[in-house]
Amino acid sequence: MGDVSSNMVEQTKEHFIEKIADNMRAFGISPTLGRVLGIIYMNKEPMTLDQLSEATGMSKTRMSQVVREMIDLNIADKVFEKGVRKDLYTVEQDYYQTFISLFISNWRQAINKSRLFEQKWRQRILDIKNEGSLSPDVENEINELLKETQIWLAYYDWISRLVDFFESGEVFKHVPKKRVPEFEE
Amino acid sequence: MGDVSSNMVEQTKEHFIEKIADNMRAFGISPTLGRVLGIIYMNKEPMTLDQLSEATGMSKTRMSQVVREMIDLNIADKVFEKGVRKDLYTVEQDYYQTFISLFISNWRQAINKSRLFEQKWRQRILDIKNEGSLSPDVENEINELLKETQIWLAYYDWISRLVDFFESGEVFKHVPKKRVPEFEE
DNA sequence: ATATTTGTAAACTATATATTGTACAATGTT
DNA sequence: AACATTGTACAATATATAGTTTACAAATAT
Repeated sequence: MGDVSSNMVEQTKEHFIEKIADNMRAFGISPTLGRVLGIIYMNKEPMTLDQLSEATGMSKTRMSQVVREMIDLNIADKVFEKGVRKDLYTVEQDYYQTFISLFISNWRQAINKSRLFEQKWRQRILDIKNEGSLSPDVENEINELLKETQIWLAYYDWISRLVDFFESGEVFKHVPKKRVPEFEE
Repeated sequence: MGDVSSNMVEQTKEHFIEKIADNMRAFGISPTLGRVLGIIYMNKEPMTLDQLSEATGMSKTRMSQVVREMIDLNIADKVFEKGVRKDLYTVEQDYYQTFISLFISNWRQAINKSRLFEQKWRQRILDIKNEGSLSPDVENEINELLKETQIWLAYYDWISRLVDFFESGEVFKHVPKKRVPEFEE
C-alpha cells in the first residue's frame, strides 16, 4: 500500500480533483465546494462528513455547510443506508448533468428575483406617467423607460427559455455529447 | 429640472441600473462592475472615468480598474472622439450579446486552463503505467484514471462546442430572441 | 434514564477581495 | 520650457467571504 507507484497514483488523483474544482470555479463555485465535489466524485461511493473532513483537512462544520450548499445547488444528495448512522452524501456522476444543474440553479434564481421586482417597478413608472402635468422631457424619458422594460422582459423571457432548453436536454440534440471511446486493453 | 416627477424618474432609472447589476451577478460579476455597466448602458452615450466616478460616488482609480475589467470581458470598449481629451467608454447595448460575451469569456478561460493541464497530466499517468512492476491494484486504478480522463476530455470538448454554439449565434435558431412589441403612442 | 454520537447554529477569526489615496509617467496645453 | 490634466501602479485600508471553535439539540445506543 505504501509503495511508490501507489503514492503517485494518489497524487495524480488529487490533481484530477483540483481540476474538477477548477472547472467549478467557472460557475462561481468556491474552491472548497469544488474540491469536495471532486473528492466524492472520485471516491465513487457516498461519503460522510467525517470522511470529507478527513479528506480535506477542514472542520466538520465547514463540510456540513459545503454539503448543504451543494444540495441547494442540486449537485449532491443525501442518501440513506441502513445500519449506517452517519449521513452519507453522493454527487452527480455525470459532468453534463452537473453543468446543467448549476446553470439552471444560477439562472432560475436570477429569473425569480427579476420577476419579483418587475411588477412593482413597472407599476411605479405607470404611476408617474398618470400623475398628469408632466413636462415633455419627463414624459419622453418615461416612454424611454417603458421601452427599456419591454426589451428587458424579452431578454429575460429568452433566458427563461434557454434554461428550459438545457433542462429538457434539447441542447444535446444540437450540441451532442461526444462518445467516449471504450477502452479495454 | 428639480421637480418631483423628474426626481422620481431619476430614482426609477437607478432601480433599473441595480437590476442590470443584479443580472450580472449571475455571471459572478461584482456589483460595482455591474452597476458601472448599467450606468453607461442607461446613459446611452460613452462616458469618462470622471463621469463614472461622479455617478457611482467611487474613486477614479476604481473606475479605471472596473473599466479595464469590462474591456477584458469584451463587454465594453474605449472609443475615441476627436477634441475630447479624456478616454470615453461605451458598453454593448444588446443584452443578448452581453450574455454571450460573458459566457464565452468565462468558459474559454476554463477551457484553455484545462487544455494546458491536460497533456502533462495524461503523460504522467502513462509514465507511471510504463514504470513496470505494478501491483494489480495499482494497475487497475491507473486504468480507471485513464478512463476518467477520456470522459473529462469528452466533456470539455462538449463545452468547447457549446461555446461555439453561442458565439456563432446558432443558439438563436433554437432559442429565438423574442420580438419586442413596438410602441409609439 | 444516562451517556454517546451526530449535525448544525452562532459567534468568532482568518483570509481574500474591493476600494481608496498617493505618487508618477505620459500626454496635452500655454 | 513650465504647467496642468489624465490614467494607472502600488501600497494601505476597509469590507466581504471562508473557515474554525464552542455549544447544544436531536437521535441513537447502553
